[in-house]
Amino acid sequence: MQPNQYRDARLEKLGKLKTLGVAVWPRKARRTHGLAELVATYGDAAAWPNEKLEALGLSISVMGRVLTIREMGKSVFAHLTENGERLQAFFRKDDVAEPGWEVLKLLDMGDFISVTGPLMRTKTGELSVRVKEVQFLSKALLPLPEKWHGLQDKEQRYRQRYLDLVSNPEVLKTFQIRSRIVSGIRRFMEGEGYLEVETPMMQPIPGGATARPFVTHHNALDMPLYLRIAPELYLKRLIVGGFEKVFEINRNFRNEGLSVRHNPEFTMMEFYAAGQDLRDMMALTEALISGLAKGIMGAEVLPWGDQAISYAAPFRRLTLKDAIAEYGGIERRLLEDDTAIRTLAKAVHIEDPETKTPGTLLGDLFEHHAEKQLIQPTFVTDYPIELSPLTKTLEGDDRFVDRFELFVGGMELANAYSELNDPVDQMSRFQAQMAEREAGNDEAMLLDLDFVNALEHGFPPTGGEGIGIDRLVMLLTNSASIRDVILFPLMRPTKSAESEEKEA
RNA sequence: GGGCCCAUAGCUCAGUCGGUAGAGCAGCGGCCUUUUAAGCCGUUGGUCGCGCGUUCGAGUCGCGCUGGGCCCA
Repeated sequence: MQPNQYRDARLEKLGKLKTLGVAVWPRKARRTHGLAELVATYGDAAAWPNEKLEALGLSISVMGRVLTIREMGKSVFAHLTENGERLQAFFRKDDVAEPGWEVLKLLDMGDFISVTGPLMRTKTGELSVRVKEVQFLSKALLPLPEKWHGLQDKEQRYRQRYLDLVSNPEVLKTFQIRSRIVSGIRRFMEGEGYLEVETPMMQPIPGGATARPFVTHHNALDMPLYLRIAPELYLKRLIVGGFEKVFEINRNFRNEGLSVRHNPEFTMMEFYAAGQDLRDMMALTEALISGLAKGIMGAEVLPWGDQAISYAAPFRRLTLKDAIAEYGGIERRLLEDDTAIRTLAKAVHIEDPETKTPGTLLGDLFEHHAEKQLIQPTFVTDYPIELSPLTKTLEGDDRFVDRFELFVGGMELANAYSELNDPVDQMSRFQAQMAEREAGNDEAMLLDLDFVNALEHGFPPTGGEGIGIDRLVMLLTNSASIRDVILFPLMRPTKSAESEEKEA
């Protein structure tokens, strides 16, 4: 810790507090009420004028972090904050019991205190505690960021999220909402009869998605292990085992780049329901998301940048080819012709247009022409089989599969299948993936023989889906970057942090 | 991987044409017993991200590096 004038001044005050006999670091706060509770109960100025508050004869104790101090000779005003709420404390020299007044002079912004006294309303109408006693709870040795502008520097906000949370109230609010969204999802899924389960985060064969994994090593077994890229193959094993409906909310890890929509570890909910298909997944997704919008954000139409998104069910349905045609301004019949597809791919500089299959190119064309423009919730269906090795084919067309991806705000938010349950078909799909891998695609899926073996013991028709929780929170809270909804996003360590690590 | 932009006091930010490093908040010392970014008087605080270069002289110009942001692939 580098000494500076702020830290030195506060250390000196800490010494003076101890000289005064103040217990600066007590074990427990004196507290009769939560700060937010007081504001909620007595905050209404019309219902609780000063006379009525005084008539209560109440003496409350409330704790909080000191956010502002306004000193006026023999009286002092301070705002305390707790849990995103703030409450004013009013100190008068004549009111405060000894050694409260001396203690007050040693108070800094950022300190934690508890104040005791009656509730009152000042002449400007603000709910306040008329302080009779002050209890010191914690001395802050370092100053908080600027009180008016907060902490603006993005790097410092992500690296020192605690300062971001203290000084930017809307950031705390976003993460409180995130928490309510996640618990809302759990309540909804449980209401639908789903059981929450936990499957391996460390897997010997990383499966269930196409992505590069993180690798680690288990010493005792002397074997490589992979952080999971998806829980899919394990959750399906549970359906084989007899669970009817399961869900899991947890982290996936993908060893890929960072962007406003990508963090190497991110939170996904996956769920599977025996006996169901893609249509059931759509209905559940609409009910879940529109319910969260209404229940937690209070409206079905929510702002997204300078636009608005309506989460009212039903969401739009669009086939992959229709989406390319509509948003790319491309004649629909061209998408039925393999040569035309290749030409269209070349026209927009898609990589390797000669070697890729038409289905893969359709996927690329969709990404290029349509994805970013799908702002309103849209289920895109009928994906090429090459892109979907774990999905049942469409009835009557085995080049395409019964899958949807849900796009909102130009982002992929969810991905769902009528799950492939034919073990022979599944095995040949894996073989196609292995051929892809041989050809140099290191994101192609790895063969998981035990998974195929599980299917061979009987896997019922099943609907399955994954929903990206971070992106859902971004959408509902109108956050432009995934880093604004992940408390501690991945950052490259600073030079000094690295060298300290080595010294330790 | 490519392109563009940013880095100045604890924080938020200025800094003109290359010529002594600035403001507000915060801090410190005063005044003030109902303030609201309180006010008033005084005042401390700088490795201008790091390095090299150009120049009589670099926060400012050039090159490289580090960290971050945005866009594209």
